Amino acid sequence: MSQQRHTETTSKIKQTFTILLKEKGLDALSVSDIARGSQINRGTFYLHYLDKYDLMDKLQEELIQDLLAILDTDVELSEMDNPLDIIPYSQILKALQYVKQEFTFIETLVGEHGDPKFVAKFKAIISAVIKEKVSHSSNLKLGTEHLPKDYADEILLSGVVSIILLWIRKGAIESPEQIAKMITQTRFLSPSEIAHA
Amino acid sequence: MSQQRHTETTSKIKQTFTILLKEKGLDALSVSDIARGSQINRGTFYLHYLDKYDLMDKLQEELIQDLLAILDTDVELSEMDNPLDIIPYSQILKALQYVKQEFTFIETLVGEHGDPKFVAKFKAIISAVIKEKVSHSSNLKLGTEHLPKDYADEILLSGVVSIILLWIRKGAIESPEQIAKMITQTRFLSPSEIAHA
DNA sequence: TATTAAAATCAACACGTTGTTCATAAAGGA
DNA sequence: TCCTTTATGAACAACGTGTTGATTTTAATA
Repeated sequence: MSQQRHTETTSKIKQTFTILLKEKGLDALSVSDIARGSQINRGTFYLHYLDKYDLMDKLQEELIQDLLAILDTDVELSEMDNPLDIIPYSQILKALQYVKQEFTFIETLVGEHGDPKFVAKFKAIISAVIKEKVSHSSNLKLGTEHLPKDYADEILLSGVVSIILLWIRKGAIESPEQIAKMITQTRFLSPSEIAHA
Repeated sequence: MSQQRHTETTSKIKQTFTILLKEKGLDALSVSDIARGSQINRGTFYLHYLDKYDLMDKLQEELIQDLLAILDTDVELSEMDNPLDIIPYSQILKALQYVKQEFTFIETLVGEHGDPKFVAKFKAIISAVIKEKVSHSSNLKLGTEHLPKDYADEILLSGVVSIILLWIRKGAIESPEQIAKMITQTRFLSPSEIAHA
């Protein structure tokens, strides 16, 4: 069927694109490269996408929508979740499992020749999940000083996201369960405690 | 003097490049754009740089070398420094003051159309400073689990770096002193404590 | 002031990529 | 079989690239 043929062409394009993106980055890669690598006519590419940026956008949008669908479901807390924690274990776990499922492309997006805009979107999604849970109380007294809310939010967020990004960049060696547990438990340790083991 | 003329040309190039980088990013910007914006002949650009990537490299290298010079000096701890802390207040302060001094270009490098490779280099420099101070003891017992050293290091690092990056991206409104103090003091709070003020 | 070397200009070059168009061919469902 | 969708192939003008060679400008210095 034509739908089948269509799918085959676009998935070949995605595959070639991922390889080229990983080895050269988006700037250095041309539509001609994609066409050559996919063994399709260059015109065929333009039948599906406006240009290489449009292709990148559409592939990322797939991931973003999937992640949103996974994380936006209102969770009734499962038995694993600690209601005091800022981020539900079960939701993080599901997100990590999805990352593993789409690993080839996500690893590339997060890697050296990847796209910081995707990382930013990913951060924003995690941020939304966290913010739902964080008490809406304003600033935190810090000795005689204030820790402004925007900085407090950023620190929280980066603690979670940096673990996930390191996991991906190392090749997702650990299981999603291990990482989810690590994230949950780390919430109760200060950097000073982490450093001076 | 000819040295003067040379400096004027390259600094005009840097200025135009910074503007274009901020508004389009490195991919979308051409050597022709730079030449037009700087009101120089395109050939003149190639008298100084191999291509736009070479220009980017050289501008970044300046910053990196300056930062290394600032941070590599072996500090005898100043009276402000707490010898127990993982990162010396006085060193961080000097780095932040330099960032403020070179703010226009650094803000661009760290911004939406900036270069993730620069952020990575910046992280690596901060990482080196931190690692000197962190106890070389291995893993940390975390309940019944271990927190692997690579993840512990990454969490420490991202806590510091994310504050600095947020500061830059917001336009460096706060003083370097405020940020340095924030970084130093935050080391003793867990994410959980930060969240539930 | 005249000389000289460095720095900048200008035009031209071949080349690759871009996005578009048009005519044609292949595929496969109705 | 017919018909629509999908893919092909060739050609197009436009633009950016990096390089060349001839020329002019600049400013230091002899």
